[in-house]
Amino acid sequence: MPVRVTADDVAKAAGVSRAMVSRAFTPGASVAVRKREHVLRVAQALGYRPNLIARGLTGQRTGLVAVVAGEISRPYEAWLLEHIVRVLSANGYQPLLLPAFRDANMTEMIDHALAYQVEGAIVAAGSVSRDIADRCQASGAPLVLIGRVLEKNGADAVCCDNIKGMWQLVERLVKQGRRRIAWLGGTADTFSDQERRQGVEEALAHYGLSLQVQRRGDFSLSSGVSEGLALLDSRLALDAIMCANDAMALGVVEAAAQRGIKVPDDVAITGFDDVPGAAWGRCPLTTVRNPVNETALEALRLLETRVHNPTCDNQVIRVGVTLVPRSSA
Amino acid sequence: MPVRVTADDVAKAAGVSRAMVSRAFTPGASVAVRKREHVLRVAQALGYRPNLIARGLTGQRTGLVAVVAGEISRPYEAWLLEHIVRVLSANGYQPLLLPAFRDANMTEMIDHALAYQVEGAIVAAGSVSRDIADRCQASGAPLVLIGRVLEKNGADAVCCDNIKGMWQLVERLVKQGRRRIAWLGGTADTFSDQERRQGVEEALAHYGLSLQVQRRGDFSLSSGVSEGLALLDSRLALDAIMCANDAMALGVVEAAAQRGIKVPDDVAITGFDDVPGAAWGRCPLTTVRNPVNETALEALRLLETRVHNPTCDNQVIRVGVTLVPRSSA
DNA sequence: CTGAAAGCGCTTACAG
DNA sequence: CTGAAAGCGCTTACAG
Repeated sequence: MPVRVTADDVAKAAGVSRAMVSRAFTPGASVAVRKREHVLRVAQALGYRPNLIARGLTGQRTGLVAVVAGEISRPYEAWLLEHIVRVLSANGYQPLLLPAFRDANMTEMIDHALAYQVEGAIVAAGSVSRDIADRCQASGAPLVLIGRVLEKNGADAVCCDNIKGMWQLVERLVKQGRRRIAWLGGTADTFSDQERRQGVEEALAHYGLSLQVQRRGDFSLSSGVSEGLALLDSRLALDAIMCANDAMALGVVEAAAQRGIKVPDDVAITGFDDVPGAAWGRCPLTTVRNPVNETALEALRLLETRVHNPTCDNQVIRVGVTLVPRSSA
Repeated sequence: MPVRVTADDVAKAAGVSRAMVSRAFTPGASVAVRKREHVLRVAQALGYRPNLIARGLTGQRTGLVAVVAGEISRPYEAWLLEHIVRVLSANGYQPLLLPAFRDANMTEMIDHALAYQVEGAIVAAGSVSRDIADRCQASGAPLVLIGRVLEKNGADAVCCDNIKGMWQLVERLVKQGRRRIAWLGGTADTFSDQERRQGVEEALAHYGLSLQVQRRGDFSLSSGVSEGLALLDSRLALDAIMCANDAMALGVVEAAAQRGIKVPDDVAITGFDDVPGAAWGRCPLTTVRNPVNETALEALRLLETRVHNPTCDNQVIRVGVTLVPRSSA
């Protein structure tokens, strides 16, 4: 039978009150230095650690932050998650990981996390409704979105500059003389898909061009292969294929190889995100860097800002992107 | 100011005692069916959900399970993590994610998780000492290791059959007539590196062969490239390079391409794990499938088994692997 | 600086 | 089946 040593045990052993033990473990509390040292020493000897669940009940901080992540096995989600978790841990928070699978009920998930008295929620997957934002607000837990924004001042968000990223890519392609450009979009109704396509169309229009054709994958590499094949076989004489993310671009590179089509000579291929794998493989990807570390830092900053000032207006932080020119375009 | 509605509020509104509302939310409790429905309805209307932190304090289940994961942005760790998290969530547990970076202090991390009264810990990264197992035991939280085992009955573990996997790969190479085989190991002192190398050496010895050369990377793709280049440039006339995991094998494939060396004609390359990306790219990898889903399921099973019987002997579950023959060997 | 007391929100014997 | 009471382990006013 495991014996849990409590503050009372330490108090008894150290010859002080239970409150004293609590104070010894509370950084700012007013305790005599020598006494604190003594209590801490006794606690150490007994193997005592404050029960964070009990502390959380007191209305104090629980230190818990809910993190809603998508399919973790995908490069971008994994990469982003790593940074979020790292930043949270480094700042004394414990990430409660909520996996958002396609059939996941976001409302149910958030409610569950809220029941754990999380101090906030960072949502980097799925679609967030007004309803969810309201629930979080009602519980006093700040909600921060990553890579998606809610209309009408619903929640704080941090999102990269999708539009500008696509402009930079289009600019490069146009300068290379590319004119017959195709678009391979990602999952429908996702914020990234919409903004990125919008960026492409705007930029093309600026040059008096428009897309030759559009197809849609699901952000996965394999969908990039199949849609890439379809595009390449379409006999549209495309000279560039722009993809909504790196994974699909990598798939299109694969498709081109299967058809014996040279990249970038015959067709240029562009991605988005600059995930760790983008520089490797058959053809290093020309893409746009999505600054995930900065994103994670900003997300935490927004979270903490709102804790201190729950009623200020919602902010949408746009983090900058940078063109990463490599071989594929 | 967010208002937290408590069981008392519901009790008052429903005209019952607080104990009654607690029972209404406790599946097996004896309550009049009609009354439970009524309480639940009132609770719903008020937006009440039991505070899980308070419930956890009662000595009840917290539902929390610590999950120690490695560098999440690496394919294998991400893939495994996804399955662990999925299995945990599907069974009513909340994963508390602890990131194990190279400089992470595992003992400190586990202690912290224990302070949250986790019901168990699944460790899939870093090296685990006896000390950590003892701490978990003292707290009554079962510890389950994945992909590593502790000597002398220290903790439950689930691990794939590294030895057999490597035998299968060696067998295939030998049948192809390969004789000049190199080994590219992973991070020193890791369980996977040791067992996999051992498997290779045993199997080669069985055929009267031995390794031509050994080098060591760090399980990353980029280390596969650099070590692969070194191996390929060594003029040892190698006809096969066996790698301790897929990421490094993918790097070696890349190195071969850079040198204009044909795979598998000039040199065969093998991996381990069969991560999602192994089938893609320049040269689909011949590898061994590490059954992560089964691994995650077994890990949870071990966890729950020990909760019910804390004192039974430790078990090490070996999950089976299967050869996945593709183009690279 | 320190201790006794009250309370965080829940669950679980204990009676009935 | 149901309620009043005690208690989970901690922190925080409240006195001193």
